[in-house]
Amino acid sequence: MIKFEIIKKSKKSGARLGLLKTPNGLVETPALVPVATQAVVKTLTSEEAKAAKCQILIANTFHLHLKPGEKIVKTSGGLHEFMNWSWPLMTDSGGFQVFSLGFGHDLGVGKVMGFFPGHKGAVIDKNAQPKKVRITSQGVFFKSPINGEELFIGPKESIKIQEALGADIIFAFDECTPPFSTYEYVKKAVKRTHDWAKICVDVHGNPSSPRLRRARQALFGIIQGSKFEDLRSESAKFINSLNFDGFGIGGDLGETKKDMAKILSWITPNLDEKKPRHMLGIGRLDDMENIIKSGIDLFDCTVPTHYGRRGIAFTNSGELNLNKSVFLKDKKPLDSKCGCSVCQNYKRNYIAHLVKAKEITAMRLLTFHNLYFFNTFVESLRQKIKNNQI
RNA sequence: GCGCAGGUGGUAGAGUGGUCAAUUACAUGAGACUGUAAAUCUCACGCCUUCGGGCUUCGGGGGUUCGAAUCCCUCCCUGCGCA
Repeated sequence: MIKFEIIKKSKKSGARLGLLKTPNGLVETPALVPVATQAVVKTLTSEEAKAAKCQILIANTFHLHLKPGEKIVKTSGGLHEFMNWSWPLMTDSGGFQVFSLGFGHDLGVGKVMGFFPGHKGAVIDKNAQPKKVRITSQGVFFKSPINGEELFIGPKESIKIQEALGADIIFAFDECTPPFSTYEYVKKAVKRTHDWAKICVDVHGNPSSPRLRRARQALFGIIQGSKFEDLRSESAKFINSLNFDGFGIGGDLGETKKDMAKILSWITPNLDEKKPRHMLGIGRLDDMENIIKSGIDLFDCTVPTHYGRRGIAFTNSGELNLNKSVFLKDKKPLDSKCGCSVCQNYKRNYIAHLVKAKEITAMRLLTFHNLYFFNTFVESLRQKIKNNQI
């Protein structure tokens, strides 16, 4: 079972310094949870992910259910053994795929709306359904992106799959609500998410009378409600009332960073402060301090790995796009202040060459550096909490 | 020297009388990406623009035609073959 200990609470903000104990080791929080959708941090080995200071990874229920299937993982000794990662692991429930393969795919948008002038007219109203996904009160009918085959995942299915996968922390099955949703749509979706949350708790076991599975795997409930104050706070209260071990905060978060902070302020006061809070899918460098100040302990984000594969390096002096020809003549390391092995051993000119030559190693070096850089950045934020700076 | 084939925008390479400022690819430049159907996608790419359009281009020069990258003449250059 996990244990979450809060070491220090900031006096300046809602930030918390914590220690999350899992059956597979400790996580110092706040912490970034790098994304390993298919049981791998794309391009890296598990040892490399560890060397890049990753403390905990998050894999995906939907993707692993399709390939290779949870039975293979289970008979291989579970996710940790399967991927040779003997540290903490989470699995996401598949709830994000309800959105990303549904309305996200239809509209060509992510869950962070920002400003999409081209989609200004898009409205997802009460009875809307995505084209390739059918959402019902029981669960969701997906079409496999691999072969088009229909598959059903509801709360029970998601939990069963996650139990077979065997991560330390699993998430309740939810519906990630898309941007452009009307209040009516979100209200309906939140109701579904809440009904499913109850089923997830029932299926996985209650901590007060834990089933064996629950004793090993913590279950986090997910709060939805989009940008609507009453729905967010209602969702927080409801999820808090169920016997979860921690919380996930999901869905879209308005249009600006201010919106995000405001939305978090509607949620966190309603949550048991002893339990860890995970912000789902948020973690750009300029988001981290804000969400940590809002009382977030864990957050996962694809940006360091995804952008790395696109040729982008994050540095103390901003982003570098190694696709640009200027870097072919640049003999500096990616970041002269970075202590990672890539910055110790390689220069921008070489990495830019590998990027332009489409060599796999380019993606490996950038992924490694970005993860190390992000993890070091979070480390510095933990230090700031310690030093009463935030 | 003769014969044949060619010379098109940064490169490769389409186009063979009007719909061509010229298909396409690559290169180049800009932008996007936040619980990963993502080593992807979008845009620009002769010059100028009050974004309506205007101007100069397809080896050089000349010609035919209402109109030429496309046809004719000539010159220059490249490749292959024969001397």
